[in-house]
Amino acid sequence: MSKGEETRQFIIEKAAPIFNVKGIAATSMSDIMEATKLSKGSMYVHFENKEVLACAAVDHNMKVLGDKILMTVGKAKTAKEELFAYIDFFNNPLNPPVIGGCPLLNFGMEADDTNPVVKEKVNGGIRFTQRVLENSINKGIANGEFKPDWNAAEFSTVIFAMLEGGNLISRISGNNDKMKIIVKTLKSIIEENTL
Amino acid sequence: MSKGEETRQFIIEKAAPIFNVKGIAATSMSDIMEATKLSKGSMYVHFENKEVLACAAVDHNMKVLGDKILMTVGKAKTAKEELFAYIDFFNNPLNPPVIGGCPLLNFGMEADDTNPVVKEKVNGGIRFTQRVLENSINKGIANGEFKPDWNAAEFSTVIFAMLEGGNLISRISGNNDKMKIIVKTLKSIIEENTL
Amino acid sequence: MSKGEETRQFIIEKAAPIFNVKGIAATSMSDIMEATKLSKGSMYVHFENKEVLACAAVDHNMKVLGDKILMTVGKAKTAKEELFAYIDFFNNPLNPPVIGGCPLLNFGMEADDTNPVVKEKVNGGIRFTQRVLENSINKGIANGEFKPDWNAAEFSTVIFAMLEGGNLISRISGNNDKMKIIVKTLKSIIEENTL
Amino acid sequence: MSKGEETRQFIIEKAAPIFNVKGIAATSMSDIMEATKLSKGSMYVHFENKEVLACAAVDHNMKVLGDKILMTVGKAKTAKEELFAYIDFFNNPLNPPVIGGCPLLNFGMEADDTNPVVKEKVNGGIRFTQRVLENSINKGIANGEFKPDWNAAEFSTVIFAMLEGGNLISRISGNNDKMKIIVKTLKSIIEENTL
DNA sequence: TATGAATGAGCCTTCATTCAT
DNA sequence: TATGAATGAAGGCTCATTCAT
Repeated sequence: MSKGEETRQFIIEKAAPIFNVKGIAATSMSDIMEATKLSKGSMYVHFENKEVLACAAVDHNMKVLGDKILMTVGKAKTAKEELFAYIDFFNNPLNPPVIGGCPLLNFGMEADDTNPVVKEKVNGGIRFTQRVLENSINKGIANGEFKPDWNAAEFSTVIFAMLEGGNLISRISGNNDKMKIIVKTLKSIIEENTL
Repeated sequence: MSKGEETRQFIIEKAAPIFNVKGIAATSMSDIMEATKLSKGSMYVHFENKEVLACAAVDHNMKVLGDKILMTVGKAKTAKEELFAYIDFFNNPLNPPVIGGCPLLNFGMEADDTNPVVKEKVNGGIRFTQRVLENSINKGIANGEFKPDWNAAEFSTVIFAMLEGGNLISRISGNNDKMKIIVKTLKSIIEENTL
Repeated sequence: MSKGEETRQFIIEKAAPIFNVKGIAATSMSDIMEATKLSKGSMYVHFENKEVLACAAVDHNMKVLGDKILMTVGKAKTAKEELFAYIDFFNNPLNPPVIGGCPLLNFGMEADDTNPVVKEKVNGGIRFTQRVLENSINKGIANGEFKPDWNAAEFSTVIFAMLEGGNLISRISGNNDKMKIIVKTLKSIIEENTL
Repeated sequence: MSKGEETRQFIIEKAAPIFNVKGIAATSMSDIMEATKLSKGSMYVHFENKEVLACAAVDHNMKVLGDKILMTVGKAKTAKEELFAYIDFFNNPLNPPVIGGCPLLNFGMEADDTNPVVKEKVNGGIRFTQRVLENSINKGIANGEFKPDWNAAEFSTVIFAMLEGGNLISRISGNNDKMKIIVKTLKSIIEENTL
């Protein structure tokens, strides 16, 4: 990795959590400057403008999240364990796997009406996540863990939606009680579909 | 209502959708000026500063949403109809009941890490919404529509979370397919608990 | 004149000579700030952006020049005196009637390849100036001062071009010798066409 | 020519038309970088700073112009043909012999009040050009082509000034009509002084 | 109450320039 | 010689806010 590429990566890593916490609009280039201890001009050596940097930060946050999901799910042995691992992974939004909380929710809600580029990135992230779940369910159906008529596409949507909704409630209420209900509910549905 | 109060209300009504669409940080006082055709000074006659106006806009958006929910649910005759009405009310996030989409999601995600005042307002909105659902379920249990052992508190959380999650998916993907799955799933759970 | 209009005019008057001396590109909003002792924000209350202010400054410089020309020419009694007055008016480019020298030359040369709006303004100024000369010649022909077959359109172009060219030489060489030659030449052509 | 000298020359050739078109102030080192496809550092290996590069560009533009003039005039056989060749050379400012138009006019007007170094360079260019004309006239007088009492110094100034003035008019108006008048006028004066 | 002129801090960005490699 | 990363001052401009009228 060249010096330039290294610095670029360094900036992204410092910037990503800031964007995820404050939002794109509320994050200034000066915030990034301060976090990186680099000069203002230096930011523009590596990123054409704030929008490009913000996009890189969005990508980074989603990649970190995606990698952690894959790693977590990857450790599971059975399909059911995979689903449980995924659900437990999002278990505690007050201490989230990515600083600032789920970037899909954060950037999605900021970008939906105003930033088509970021919106499309988030769209990719959502589809990826649901595909992970769908794969686990289909795998469980194929290997006889789950009922064969379980609708993988539909339930992956249900898991994703409920966890994101629970995310919202927990982060806003400042406690995890509702998230526990959601986790319990999802797990019981999974049990119902387990043979 | 005095002239001043009238103007204040007028500003709020013009400002609310702008804040809900663009977010608080990305909305400038000039945006509101333009929308109201009022002078810059006039804004500060009625609102101490941007934060106060933003809070009023958050309140307004949530009140509009709450009123529409109550009106929609109020038209239903049975408890089940109430739940169905609520679900159908959030049926199409691409053409949402409030311009800019669900303010709980929008302001919640912007404020969770940065704005305790707005965060607490959203918290109130979330609790209100879930209480509406809980009331319907409890009413249905009381009048024999629903199974007596149905957990109202838990299922109201499930409905709310799934609809908000579906909201995210639909608005970002730009189509409603996943929302339809969620609606179907929720209604089938309700049917299962209907006597 | 409203307070705002007054300030706007004040800014233009302070800005005009700066733009004419330094050129549009080399003049910064800070330069104007300093000259007016106004705040940076104040400039943008009265002018949308630098381009708009620059255009107003171009207009102002040309208007000042045009008014002085008309006043000077207006004092003359005969057509010949008018032409002589015009020529003498541009007599000394080292101490020009407008600070920074002829704005037609200054802004024309800066704008010709890069700024169509200013270019068109300068075009208007050039046409105006030549029309003044043409009118004087035609008046002299009509009243029998000048030979009837003198081509007014052509000679007004010749006067204008030679004076602008002389302007260039004088300002760059830092002395007026060549301008004197031009003045002498022009006057002798006029004499030749005087009856 | 060493590698270094070669690169230096290459940069000058790419930079010269840019400076002549946009002006010195409005041309950035990045513009030159882009045009040469060289690195930013490379510019500073060959030129101490922007001012030095700009000066080299001014010199280059004037040299190209001067060489073309000499070549054009050199092809003529008689003194009158030389003068005519010179005039025709500047015939069409809309398609000028040097990209961006006459550098004497361009840089002269930008530098007169702000850049003594460039101003002096332009001064040299103006004197050179007039000397070329003066030489032709004197040659014609000496060989009996022109009237012996024709004032070479004065008429060379007249030609130069009128052509530069015509240059301004043509480039700003976007058409050549006025330049034709000037060419016609100059040639008829020459004819009048031809024996 | 309403206006809009005025402010200055702060925004994103570009600039000319330096320097280690 | 050539590179391109790094710098910080300065660029144009927007911001939230104040205040005299």
